[in-house]
Amino acid sequence: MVSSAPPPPLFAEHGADAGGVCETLSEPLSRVMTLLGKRWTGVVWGTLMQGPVYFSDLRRGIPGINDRILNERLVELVDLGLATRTVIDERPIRVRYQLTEHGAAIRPALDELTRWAQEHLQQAVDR
Amino acid sequence: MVSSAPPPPLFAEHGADAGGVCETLSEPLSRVMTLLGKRWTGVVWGTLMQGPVYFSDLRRGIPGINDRILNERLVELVDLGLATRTVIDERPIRVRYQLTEHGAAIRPALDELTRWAQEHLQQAVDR
DNA sequence: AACTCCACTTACTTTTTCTTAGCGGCTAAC
DNA sequence: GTTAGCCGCTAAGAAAAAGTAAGTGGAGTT
Repeated sequence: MVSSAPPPPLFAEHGADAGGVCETLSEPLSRVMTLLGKRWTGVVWGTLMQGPVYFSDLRRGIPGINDRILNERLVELVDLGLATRTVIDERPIRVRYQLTEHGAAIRPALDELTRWAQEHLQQAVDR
Repeated sequence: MVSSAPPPPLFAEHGADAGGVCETLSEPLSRVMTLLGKRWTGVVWGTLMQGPVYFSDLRRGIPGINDRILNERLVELVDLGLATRTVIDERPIRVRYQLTEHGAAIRPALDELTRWAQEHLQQAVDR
């Protein structure tokens, strides 16, 4: 079933301060943007969408990232409850990262972002 | 009409190197993430969705941002062809920023991000 | 014995962002 | 008529974030 819930407002509904010339972004959108506004967060998140992966696989699957930042971003996602971290006690030891239900639910947004990029980003840059 | 185009793949289709343990994000998604991965880009972009606005209005409508970065992000959006910059020759002088068709087309993605944040981010953080 | 792998961690450099101040040219308030 | 403010920036320096390189330890591989 294709959802047809009404699109949520992008901007904050304001009360007595109405009449301002520029609306402020809604709280929720503002918070996601702050999240995605950190370098690599979106790429790591998107890469985790393919299912559970090990740290070293992520490192290889994300060209340009380095250990320190990858680890930092993973800790942040885990702290937000968007991913889980599982230590696999084999030799050599491995750590598996996996999105939670909350983290995985971002997929429709990633789909839309991908669609947009395909249709509009290339043109914008190649222009 | 509600589009029902098939969702684009999140990951790169790979050729001979198949069998890798971790897929790389698709080029388009990777590029948007690099864009949004700069602090404030998403917030400025989202704020521009409400229509043409002046520089000073943007500054007031985006709590926490400062002149220098706001200007930097606007220049970037203009350079990418996602927004236009128009000098209004009144006193005091004003500059109007406005999304292009390419820039405005991001809306469905912002809607999905907002929806996700409403349903999953609050819980994740308040947990 | 020397080397690799794994998931980090530490120490250091470079880049990005933030803060503060100021520009010129105009208007509005006291 | 001096002071203060608004406008869209910009320069300079401080702070924060990200990038780089090397190291950890224990076990496996050559």
